[in-house]
Amino acid sequence: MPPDNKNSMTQDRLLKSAEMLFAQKGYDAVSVREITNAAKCNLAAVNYHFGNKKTLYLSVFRERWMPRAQRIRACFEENLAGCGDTSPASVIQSLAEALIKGPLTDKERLCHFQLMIREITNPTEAFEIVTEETMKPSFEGLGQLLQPYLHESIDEERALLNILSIFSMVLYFNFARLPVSKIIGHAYDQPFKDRLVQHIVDFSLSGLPVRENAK
Amino acid sequence: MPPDNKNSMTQDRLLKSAEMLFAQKGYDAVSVREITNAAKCNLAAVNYHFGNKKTLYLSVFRERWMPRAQRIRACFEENLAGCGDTSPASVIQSLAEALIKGPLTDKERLCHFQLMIREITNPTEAFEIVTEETMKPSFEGLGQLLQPYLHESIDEERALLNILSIFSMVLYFNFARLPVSKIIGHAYDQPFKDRLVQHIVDFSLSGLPVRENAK
DNA sequence: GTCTATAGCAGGATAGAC
DNA sequence: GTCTATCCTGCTATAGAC
Repeated sequence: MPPDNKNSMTQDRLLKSAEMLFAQKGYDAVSVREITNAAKCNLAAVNYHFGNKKTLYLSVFRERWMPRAQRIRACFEENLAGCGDTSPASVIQSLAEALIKGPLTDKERLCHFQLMIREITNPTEAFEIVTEETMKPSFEGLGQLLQPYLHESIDEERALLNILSIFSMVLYFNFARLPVSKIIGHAYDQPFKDRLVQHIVDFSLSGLPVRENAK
Repeated sequence: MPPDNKNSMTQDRLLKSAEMLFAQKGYDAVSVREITNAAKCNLAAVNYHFGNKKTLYLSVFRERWMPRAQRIRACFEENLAGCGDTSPASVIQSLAEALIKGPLTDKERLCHFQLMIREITNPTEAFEIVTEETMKPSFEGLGQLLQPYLHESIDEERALLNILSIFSMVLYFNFARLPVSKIIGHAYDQPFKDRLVQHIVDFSLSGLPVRENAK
């Protein structure tokens, strides 16, 4: 691991290229050659700047994934502040918008959630970053926001299951774009994403839109 | 691709081992050597019986994944028939039970959903099997079952989004066991799975358990 | 810091004995 | 059908010039 006392544009290009490729294809399917070609630098650069491939992968999470998770969180807090209250409707609306429309470009968001899914299915050291430093604190914060509005009979586990359920939808509609597009019959354009946010908010607050007399 | 006119126990062992390993680690992280060791047969067996590694992977979906998807579907239909009606509550209960408690052992179910996630994140030819032959027909069937009970204003896209949302929860709670366990603080034992089914049914029918006066 | 060249190894696939 | 032995390609990682 070298000192970083010089021009490190190469490091940045490597991190960017590595992130995209790891997100798209997964750790094992990406070769160091592929990454250095995409970053327009030499094969040896990965080992010089990061030691080895595994550490490069970890650095992607530390240097690029984490900051983005924080941007999403900040956006959620801004959204919520803009609502003026912390009712479940405001919380969920703010959350869904931060995650689905949010501060990220479409490409960034896809990349972000793909990396997350890959860590869940193939956990490495980065898994701790994803769960302990990001998901767990977020979910506990959400739990505390919603708790006062939930039925008294709802214990902590059930409160968390509710939040996990909302999160599962957001995650799914991000990473499963391909099958979702196939099933609904069109692409993820902007109007669809607006309808998606609305759907997630509605579904989270009321479940299926069942007629009163048919429940 | 050889004729299958002889003893093909080796083929079966290969399919079983390959399935488990592909599910656990993903296509690229598994070597043919690893598979043949697990199947207690020779390295050359994969090429003899399946031609190459890729075809073995596809065969796993055709010979093992598809039949299991059909068993789940059959279980859903039995469950629903046992309910005596096709109300949303019955449909969702039958679906959640078929998917989460269902006809599969725990190991099989984990394997099944892991393979599914892997095809969604790294689509190959098997993706068609998963979407066109399994997900799409199932979701359209569910849409038709629920349609009569939904508000008249709900169009086909919104009906499908509702079903996709239910599915997203089931999928998530299966493949994301690790982070879910971390967050709720205990393992996936039988009583928890019962509570999980109940939660998914409740959430799908009514959304968040919010007090009437706090909505 | 960046490059070329190459060591050293693991992968998929095949040929040919049995 | 199953095995051993082997080919060859592609990988990560390193040594050393610039």
